[in-house]
Amino acid sequence: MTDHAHTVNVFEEVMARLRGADQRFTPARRELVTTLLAAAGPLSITEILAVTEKIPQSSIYRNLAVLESAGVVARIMSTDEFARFELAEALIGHHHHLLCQVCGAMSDVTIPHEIETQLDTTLNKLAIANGFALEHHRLDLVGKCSKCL
Amino acid sequence: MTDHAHTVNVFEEVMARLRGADQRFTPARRELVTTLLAAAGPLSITEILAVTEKIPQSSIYRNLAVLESAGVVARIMSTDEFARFELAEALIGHHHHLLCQVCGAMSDVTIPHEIETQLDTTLNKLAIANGFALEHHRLDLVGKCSKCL
DNA sequence: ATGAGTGCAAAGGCTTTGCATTAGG
DNA sequence: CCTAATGCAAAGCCTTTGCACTCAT
Repeated sequence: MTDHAHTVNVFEEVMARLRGADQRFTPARRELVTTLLAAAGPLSITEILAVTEKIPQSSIYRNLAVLESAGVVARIMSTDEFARFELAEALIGHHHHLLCQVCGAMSDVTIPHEIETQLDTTLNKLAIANGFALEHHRLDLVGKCSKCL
Repeated sequence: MTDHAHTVNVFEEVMARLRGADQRFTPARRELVTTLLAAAGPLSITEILAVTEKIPQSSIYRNLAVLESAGVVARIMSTDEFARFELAEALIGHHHHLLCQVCGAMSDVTIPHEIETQLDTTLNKLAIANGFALEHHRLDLVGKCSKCL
């Protein structure tokens, strides 16, 4: 997620979404978006704090909440207690996660389009059969990352 | 997960696993297993409390922790803050979840074997390509359940 | 008797909120 | 100027832990 051509579009899109939600694109929010954009996967508050040391924790929480309600950021839970944050899929594309059970790190991965498409087809049928209105799916690979092997 | 023939095996397996972990199968633990077995999906502490009203919250937490370390129960996080608990897949089989964004309920579903197999193949390749030791995967369908439509 | 399990209450840790201050439009 | 955003500290909420009591072996 470090492609520069995309980066420009991401920032424009973020600005548009914040405007649409009557919210400003403040320096703190810009730094949060930059941090999430540079990350290899969803970040915990602790990880975000380590990078953006000048922003107080409460501001991080509050701004992430604003960004989330503006559709810029997605908040996800992994296996542990604390939340992780990433840019919304509308901004960085649909993807999945490698979740390390040892260090807790999450990193982004994508699966081949054909598999994704076939999976979607199957899941849609499954949803219909259960009277469920499917909006999206979440697929995580759980195991040990290369650093923890 | 209410098939009686399986129920017997589940209880035997639970007893075996608790014995293996040097833990007793106390009435409270039996009631927790029964509750989880009867559920249509993973339950939150609140939901468990509503069913097993006589067991204090701390005992529920403590017993679920014992059951988890004995490999009987799995603790999972959905989108909200609080944990949910279900019987381990070794006991009730591999499955996925329908996750309602409105009421937060999770219910179990299975996908066709062929799709599951093909998905496993793909994910294994993906894991190898990323130097990741894959242990298992988690697939959730996120949307609105039939009650919340 | 002896250690595991239980139950109540207090403490922990991540997250949210109140309120006075600051800054952007 | 005036509202939104900020920063610090206090409060909330789910969860864990301490400690004395009870029960089964």
